[in-house]
Amino acid sequence: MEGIGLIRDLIREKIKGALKDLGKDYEFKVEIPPEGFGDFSSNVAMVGTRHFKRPPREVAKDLVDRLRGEEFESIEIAGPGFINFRVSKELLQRVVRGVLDKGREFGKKDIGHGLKVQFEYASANPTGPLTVAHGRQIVIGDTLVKLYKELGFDVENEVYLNDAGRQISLLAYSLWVRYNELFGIENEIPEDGYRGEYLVDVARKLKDEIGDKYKGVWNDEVEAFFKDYAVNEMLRWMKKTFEKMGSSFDNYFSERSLIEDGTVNEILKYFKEKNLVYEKDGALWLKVSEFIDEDDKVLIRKDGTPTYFMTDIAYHYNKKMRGFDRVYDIWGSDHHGHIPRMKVAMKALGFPDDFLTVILHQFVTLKKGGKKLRMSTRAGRFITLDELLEEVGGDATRYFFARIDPSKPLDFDIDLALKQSSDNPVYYVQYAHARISSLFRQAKEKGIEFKNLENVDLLSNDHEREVMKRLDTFEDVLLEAALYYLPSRITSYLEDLAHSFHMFYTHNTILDSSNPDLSNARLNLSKAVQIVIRKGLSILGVSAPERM
RNA sequence: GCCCCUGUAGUUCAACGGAUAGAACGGCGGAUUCCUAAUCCGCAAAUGGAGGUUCGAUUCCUCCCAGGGGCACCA
Repeated sequence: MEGIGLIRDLIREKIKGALKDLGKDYEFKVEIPPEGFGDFSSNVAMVGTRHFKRPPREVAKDLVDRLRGEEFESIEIAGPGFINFRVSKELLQRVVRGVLDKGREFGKKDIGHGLKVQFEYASANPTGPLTVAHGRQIVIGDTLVKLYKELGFDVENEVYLNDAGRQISLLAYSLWVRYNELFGIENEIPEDGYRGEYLVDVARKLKDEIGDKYKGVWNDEVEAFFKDYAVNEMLRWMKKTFEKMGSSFDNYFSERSLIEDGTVNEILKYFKEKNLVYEKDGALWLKVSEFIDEDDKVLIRKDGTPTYFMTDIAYHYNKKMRGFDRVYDIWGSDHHGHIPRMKVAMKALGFPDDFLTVILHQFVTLKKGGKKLRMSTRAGRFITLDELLEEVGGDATRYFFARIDPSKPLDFDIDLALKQSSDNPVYYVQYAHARISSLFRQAKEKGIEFKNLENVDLLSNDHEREVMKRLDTFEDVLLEAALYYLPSRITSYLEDLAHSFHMFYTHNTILDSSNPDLSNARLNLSKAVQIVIRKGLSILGVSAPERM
C-alpha cells in the first residue's frame, strides 16, 4: 500500500526518481526500522535484485549516490542491503507543523469521495440481553464506521433485527408463561424457550400496564400482541446498552417488514422470471448449484414461510435500493457458511461483486473453571454487556475489544477482565493525554506563553525525534486499519506514541521559565501528540480525559 | 469426512515477506528536593511440530498436532 506520511512520502518520491534515472520502476517499501538503523528504511535495493540482476548492496550503492540531499543527515547501506535514512531535523519538524496546522482535521483524507457505504453489525435476535460477544462486534463496527467517515466515505450504520423467525414465537410464548405465573397459572416454558429471569421483569411491567387482560388466553391475536410487546421491550433494552457503550445507530431494520411490505415477493417474482428457482418437496429452492459448488437452498418452506436466507436476500436488495454503493456486514464466524450463498444471491440479482463485503470475527468463549463454553442466550449461559460495562466502564471495555484481532478467538475470563481492568493499556494512552493537558495548565501558571507553530525549529534531540517520527506514521495507520478491518492497528500505534511521549516527558524538562523558546517548542510538540492521541481515541470511541 | 479461523514470553495481545520477534500485566532489581510515579530505567522469559518456496519466513505453500466455528425447510 502507498504510504501517506509526510516524510515517508517524500522519501518514496525521491527513490522513485532515482529508479527512474536508472530506467526502473517497481514497488518497494519505506518503513520505520528497529532501533539503531536510522529513522527510516527501505528495501528498494533488495527487491531490486530481480530487476537489476545485480547483488542488493551494489544496487543500493547506485541508488544512494542519487539520493543524497539536504533532507538527509546520512544515508547508509546496512545488513543484506537495506538503505537506512537519518533525516534532517527540519524534515521531522515539518510533521509537527503539519499536525498543528491541520489540528482536529489531521488524519482526514478523501479516499472515499463520498461513496455511500453501510456497516451492519450488532444484529441480534431481540430475545435477550446483549452479551460481551456483542460488545466485540459493536467495537469493531463502531471503529470502522468512524474510520471510514474520516477517510471521506458517506457512512451509515444499522442494526438488523431478526424479529420474524420461530425464536420470536418462542419468546412471545415464554413471556406469556411468565405473565400467567403472576396470576398463579403454571405452564411449562418449552425446551428451547427463553428461561432467563429478565422475562419475569418484563411480565411484571406488562401486568402493570394491562392487568389480567390476557390471563389464561392464548390465540393468534394474543400471540401477535406478546410478540410485539416482547420485541419492543428487548429493543428498548438493546438501545439502552448501546447508549451505555457510547454507541449509536442510524437505523434499526426489521426483518419482519421485508415480508410485510412485499419485498420478499418482489424478489421471488424476479427469480421466477429468471428461472433461478424451482419447487421440490413443497418448498421453493434457489439454484445455488448453478453458480457454485454447493447444494441448492430453500427460500420458502413448505409451510409457506420464508427462510432466513430468503429474508436476508430481500434485506440486501433493500439496501441496494436505498442507494448504498457498498455494504459491509460484520458477522460472527458461525455465519461463515452463509457467505458464499449470499454472494450467489447478489450475483443472481445482478449486483456488482464488491457490493457486499462480509467481515467475520471469531467467537467469544466463556472461561469457567478452566472449561470453555460458547455463550448462549437460550441456555442462559452468558455474561451481559451491561454487567461488563458496569464493572469495567466504557473506555476499558471498548479498548479491550479493539486490541484484539477479529480473526482471533477470544476467551473471556470475567475474573481476569475485572482484575486487569485497572491495568488496561487504555489508561497508559489516556494518561499521556492528561499529562499534556496538565502541562498547558502549568504553563499558564508559570507564565510561559504558548505560541502555536513557533520555535518548532528548536526540536532536535533523540527523544524529540522519536516522537516526531511516530507522528508521521499516523495517517498510514488509519489507512491500514480501515483497509484490513483491524482496529488493533490503532491501539498498537497509540501505545507506541504514548510510550515515546512518556519517555520524552521523563527525560526532558518541558516547562523551563528561563528558556521560554525551548519550552514553547516542546509545548508545540506536546500539543501535536495530544491532537493525534485525541483523534485516535475518538475513532475508537474512547474518551480523552484532561485529568486523571 | 469436507470447508473456514486460530496456535507467539507465566498471562492478555502486537509485528506491512526483512535486520536484534515488540508491549502490557505478573516476577526480580532500580529512579521522585523540580512539569501528574496511572511514569521512567534495567534483568529473566516466546514463534505448537516437520518439510518446502525465497537472498531472507511468525508471516506464503504442504502435511501433522491442538483449540474454535460451519456443513438445516435454525438464525
